[in-house]
Amino acid sequence: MDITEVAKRSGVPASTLRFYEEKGLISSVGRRGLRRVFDAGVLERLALVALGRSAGFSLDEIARMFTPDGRPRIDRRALAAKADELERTIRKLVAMRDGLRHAAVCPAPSHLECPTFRRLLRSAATGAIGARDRKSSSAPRRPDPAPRRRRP
Amino acid sequence: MDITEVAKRSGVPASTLRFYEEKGLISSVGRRGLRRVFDAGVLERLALVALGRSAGFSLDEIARMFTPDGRPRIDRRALAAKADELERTIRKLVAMRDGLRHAAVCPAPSHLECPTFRRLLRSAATGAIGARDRKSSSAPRRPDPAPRRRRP
DNA sequence: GTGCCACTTCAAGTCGACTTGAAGTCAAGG
DNA sequence: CCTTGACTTCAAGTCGACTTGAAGTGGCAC
Repeated sequence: MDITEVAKRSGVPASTLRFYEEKGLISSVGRRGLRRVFDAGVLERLALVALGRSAGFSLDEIARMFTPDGRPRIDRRALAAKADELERTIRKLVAMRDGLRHAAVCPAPSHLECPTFRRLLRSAATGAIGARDRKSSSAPRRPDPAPRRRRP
Repeated sequence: MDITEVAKRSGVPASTLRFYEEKGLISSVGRRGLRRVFDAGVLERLALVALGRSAGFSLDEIARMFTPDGRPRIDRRALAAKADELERTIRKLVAMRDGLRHAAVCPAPSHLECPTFRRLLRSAATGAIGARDRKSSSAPRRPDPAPRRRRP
């Protein structure tokens, strides 16, 4: 398979595949001229990478989850730790979701007068909730190098 | 209050307060010489900002949640929409957490042979879970301009 | 054989939320 | 009055995960 084929099959842009190779996350089986040649294994590997990303591991962490010979070396303790981390995140998000839902229907004239809202406000202020990140996970995976015209 | 006082009371670094003022998220009541002077209201304002951040709004979105005269203008539909977004995120994280917990104790010789793990893998590959973000929300709020010696 | 264009490399750019560094200002204590 | 050092501004740097652009190479259809 050439890089475009892998891109199509995996949904990962070619530029990202090169980037991942550079990072040691995937590797090609060789070259035909300059061009990379991949075998089917890269697809499973990419799935593993996607899984790791979904779980919140960084690319560097994921890279460390493969043995030098390319087989997955999965550390159960790391998984459990990440699960616990997710657990904590989930709790916060649930509190936040409930707070938002309430605020969205709360009849108080100003949100500042609503006890629920004020409670939420306090927990945010004390950092009990914790700031989340920009790229909300609802952002759908970008399909591929989308053709973008530049402005004239 | 001067900026250091606000920083201490709110836990938000002075540099961030300046940044927030520049972005229009907060404002000072005036200056004494060059120095900003804040009134107590800024603390509630900062709490509101923290709350918005916790809920996953961007700073720009938060800025739009205040009327030009500085009162909160809270859009119930935006709140409900964000709650729904959180809902979706939560679902994904729960699936991920359960998958990780299972993988952490799964007796299968290789994770690739574990049905649960493979199911997780497939959903990550199809984007059903979605990549999360770097700064895991477990990162504790940084205390303040920590005195850092530079290396010699 | 040859031209095209899909591939290649490498450097630089992007995005958001800040932080950091250098250089300047000035309120307050001595 | 003079020093001090906490404040100020403004530009640039950081971080992670990529993307983009320019310039170069070479596989393959013709």
